Amino acid sequence: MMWTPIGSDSTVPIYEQIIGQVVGVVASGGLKPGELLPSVREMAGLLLVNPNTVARAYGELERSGIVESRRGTGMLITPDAPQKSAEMRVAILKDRLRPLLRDALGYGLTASEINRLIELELAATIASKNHPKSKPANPETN
Amino acid sequence: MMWTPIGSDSTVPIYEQIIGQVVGVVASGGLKPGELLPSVREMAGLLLVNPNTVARAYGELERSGIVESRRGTGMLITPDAPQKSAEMRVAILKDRLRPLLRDALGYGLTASEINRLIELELAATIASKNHPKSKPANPETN
DNA sequence: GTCAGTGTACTATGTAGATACAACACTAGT
DNA sequence: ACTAGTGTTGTATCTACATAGTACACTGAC
Repeated sequence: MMWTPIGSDSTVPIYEQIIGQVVGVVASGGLKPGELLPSVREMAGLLLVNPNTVARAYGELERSGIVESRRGTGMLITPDAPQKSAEMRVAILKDRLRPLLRDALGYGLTASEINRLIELELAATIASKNHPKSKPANPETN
Repeated sequence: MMWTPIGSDSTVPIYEQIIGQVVGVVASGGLKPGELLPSVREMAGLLLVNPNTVARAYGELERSGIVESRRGTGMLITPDAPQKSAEMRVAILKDRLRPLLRDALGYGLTASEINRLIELELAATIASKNHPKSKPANPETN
């Protein structure tokens, strides 16, 4: 659906991954100003994660001005959330990209080698996303 | 010099960063088979890190067959270390790249947007590496 | 043999992230 | 008023990572 469960193959803390997902959805128009984020407990169920972890992510999103907490109601998307989210998703990617590229250069690889490696991996990622193991319906969704 | 102190702006564990540095140096010919790695304590001093952390990294390098422990002597670079290191540095980068690219796609960015962002950031990284301190008009300040 | 320098091992401490469980404060609907 | 659902706060526990300090086993040079 709109939210994808947290994977364990990432070194990024879960609460940062949640922030990333919300930022991504808001930036791409999946949620608009005035709408509500899934509640802490509901989101925790969707992402298969502890409610406390979601609460921490929501807290940081509020401090970033993307969301406004309405006690007893939910987390409200602010008017300038789309703009801030668009900026933030680029900032997040850059922050994660920087040490990776620095290390890649430290490994003695050239810029063109690095770019080629990334393009290949990106293509592979897209491919695996479009062909996610054609399995018949899984009725074991408890 | 050959070894760069560990930075704190990375989510990657220090012992993995050390593995990465050794792999990079060996893969690019900075250390050849038959030579010795800096001792655990010496490397710890160079990287400003605890000797235990270096020992852990060395242990994993030994299990990877890149290095062979000579008790009382040091860590010896194995004959097939260059080949294994070259493979491993690509594997390491791919492992770090995969979740990043998956997230970038999840943010609603297109492949070309992602590639463009990466190329820009890579260029910026190279630039900042060649000009650690910006003195635009004075090319020979050293 | 001595000794400095190697790798190795162990215990203890501290921190960050995540989980589990419980409680409280508020709002909306009835 | 009651209740269900919301955000919020707190404590305890667990794990991985890193540090600190100590001790041991081995090698090579003297």
